[in-house]
Amino acid sequence: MVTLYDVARLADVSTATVSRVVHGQDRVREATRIRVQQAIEELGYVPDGAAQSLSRRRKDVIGLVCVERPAQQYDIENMNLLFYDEVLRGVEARIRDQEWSLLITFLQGANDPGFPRLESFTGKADGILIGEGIVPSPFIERLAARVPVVIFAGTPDEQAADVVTADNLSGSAAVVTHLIREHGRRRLFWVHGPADSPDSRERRLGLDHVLRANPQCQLVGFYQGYYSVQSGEEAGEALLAMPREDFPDAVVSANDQMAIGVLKALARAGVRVPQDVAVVGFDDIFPGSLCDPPLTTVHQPMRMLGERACARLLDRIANPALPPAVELLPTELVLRSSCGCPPGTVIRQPVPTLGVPRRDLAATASLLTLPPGRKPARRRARQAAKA
Amino acid sequence: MVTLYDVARLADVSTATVSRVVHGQDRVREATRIRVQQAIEELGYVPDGAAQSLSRRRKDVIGLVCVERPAQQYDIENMNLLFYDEVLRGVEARIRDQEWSLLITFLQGANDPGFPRLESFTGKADGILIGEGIVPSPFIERLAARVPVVIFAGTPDEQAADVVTADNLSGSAAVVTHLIREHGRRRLFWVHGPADSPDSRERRLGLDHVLRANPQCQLVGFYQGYYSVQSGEEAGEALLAMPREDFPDAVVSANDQMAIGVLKALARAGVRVPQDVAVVGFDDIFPGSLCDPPLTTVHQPMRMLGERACARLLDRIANPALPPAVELLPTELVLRSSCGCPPGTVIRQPVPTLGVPRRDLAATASLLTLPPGRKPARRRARQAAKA
DNA sequence: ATTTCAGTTGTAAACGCTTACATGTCTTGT
DNA sequence: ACAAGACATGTAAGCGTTTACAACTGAAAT
Repeated sequence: MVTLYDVARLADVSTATVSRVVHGQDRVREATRIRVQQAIEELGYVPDGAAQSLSRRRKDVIGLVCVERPAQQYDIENMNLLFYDEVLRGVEARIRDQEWSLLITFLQGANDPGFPRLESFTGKADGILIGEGIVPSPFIERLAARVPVVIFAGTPDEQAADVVTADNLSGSAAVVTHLIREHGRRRLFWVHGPADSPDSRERRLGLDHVLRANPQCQLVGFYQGYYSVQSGEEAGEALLAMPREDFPDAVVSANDQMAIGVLKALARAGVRVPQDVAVVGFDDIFPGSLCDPPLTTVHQPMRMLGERACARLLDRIANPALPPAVELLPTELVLRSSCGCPPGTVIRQPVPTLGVPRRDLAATASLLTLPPGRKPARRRARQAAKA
Repeated sequence: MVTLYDVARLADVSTATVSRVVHGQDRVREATRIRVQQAIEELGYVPDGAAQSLSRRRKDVIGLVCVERPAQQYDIENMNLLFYDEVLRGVEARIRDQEWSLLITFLQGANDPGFPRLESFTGKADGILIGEGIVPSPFIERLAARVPVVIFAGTPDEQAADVVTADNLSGSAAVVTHLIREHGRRRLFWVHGPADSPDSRERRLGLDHVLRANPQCQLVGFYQGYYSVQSGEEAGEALLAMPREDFPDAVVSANDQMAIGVLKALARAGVRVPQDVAVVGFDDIFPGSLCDPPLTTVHQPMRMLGERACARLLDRIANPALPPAVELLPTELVLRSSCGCPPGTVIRQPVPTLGVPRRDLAATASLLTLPPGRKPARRRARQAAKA
């Protein structure tokens, strides 16, 4: 390994001078600079990152923690993949011009044996970005005690760390309102994500909010999936098994993958979308624009999520005293034809922020409780219909 | 920041002892161990990664270099995204159980101003993984002089570094053979990727190989795109503009995205696939299974690419003396219906390795040369038809 | 009582870099 | 000719770990 000392010896200067040349900040006589530069070139010297980090008290590394939901099967369309990939890109875009780098680690779902691993992760970065609300709050606090932490796509009521998240509630409310107002849908079926997904919870809250404002409408059933296409198909089966009189005229899914699954199941059963039943998703992943009919959805600014979360983390690193804050990113309604809009429709509409005070929402908590564990879908659908 | 010294002081031992407790290797008396552990817990001590890296002469970091092709537009379906995401996952899977982490950097296409950035990147990892053959060879050599380098998805004839790549040639040959043998196609249209893509080149070589073995068949035209859906649509337009008598009965695309674009263009023009013309892609990205008709393609084991490349890098780090080698990963033929197979077909077939000696292929070089730059497609299609 | 040795713990020198401070060398003004 | 800066460079002390080696302890063997 070539070190600063080797260069210094060859150029016949001190290590301090070499360091100065490398960083080009302090003044060095032109002749010296050239001599050193030549030595560097000749030896192929590159500063050692670890030593630099140790010496400056700064690693110039931000850590990204992704949680990988256990894939039931080889499941390329798994939520996380698409989601984190976009976030990753946003983060990258934010640090591109700086000299920071990006360190990544994956956690295996909720009860990960790797939480300790996260601890040591804090020793390798100047700050960390954590996705979803899967890492339990007390643990986040432990981490946050060591390095700045920013949560992305978590619940907006985290306390120990900054949170950057899409305005899921408003987005969800917007698409449901569209279904009711523009297409006269009345009987809604909800497809929930994993129980521990704060995003799914928020989206459900949006739906409920609209429902309360439209007493003529009702929730006729729901199903809890795990964000994959496959579980969307299961939701579709569950829906198809409902008695005729309970049948919904619109399905609202907590994400696009499950909406696509529902579409598949309905197509197999010969149910027409959107004539017989409308289907809408959430996130705006690419395949949604390809399916038949093209999926109406809510665009979640995933890339921007990464960008903003990273920006905030950088701020926080620069100024650790800043009080933690929550940043809600606006969503967009993406109208295609699965909601009932005419074939060929492609309209994007900004979603206005719903100024719903959080306590108001808390009041609806009873409505939101999902049965623990996964029971047979049909029963649950019935239960919900009764409520 | 809590250091080893703080813990040592609190537990009233030396730093050496604390270090020993932290790593649990050397023997420490039980009583001491507990005392130290308590101090660690109390102070919330986490070892500093930079200091550790410096002291052991090992960072336990592998670096992943992705090149981001300039997106002509916001282009979520861009090749790189899907591709690198899968590779990333493979790499991650490989180092999951070790205590290594993953450092990522993106380069902006070919003539990146960031090659120097790559230099400093070598100072931050124990070894690096570089995608595609975009970083010029001499530069790779410079990097490889400092840290072990493994190229993934590059040309199989790199010399300075290990290469792990899919057997593009055999895969391409397999799908073309299928088109000819099973569906009687004779008149092929080729959609090339970016000029600097070694993968695209290899795939073209596979096509040519089959063509030479089947004199009754010919290449009636080609188009050079840049791996995106959009450029696939352009290829489709170019194809549609061809004179009737030159019209192909099959389109072979260097990747799935462009094949999807072709599908879109053909659908708009009312050309039936596969009746009027078959279309096949390469890579087996998820959206391909969703489109209409579902896309026949060649599965590139992207995840495994990452896994194997990483495994090899780890080997190389452990044993730098190893001579560089090339590892070709097998592909799979994925038969759906865009090739002419009946609707609903989903068959995966392993692709046998073509034992074509490389010098043989080199002989066909003239056939392969694409006009430099991007000329109007129609002209190029004509030129190719003449040849 | 002395030696021996295994088990435990401490000492201190790296690791490769940055940077405050000291020192040395030129101008330039007197 | 000399003092005063300005500029250029060198010295050496960190940064937080790891680890070879030394030193100590106490029990078993003599």
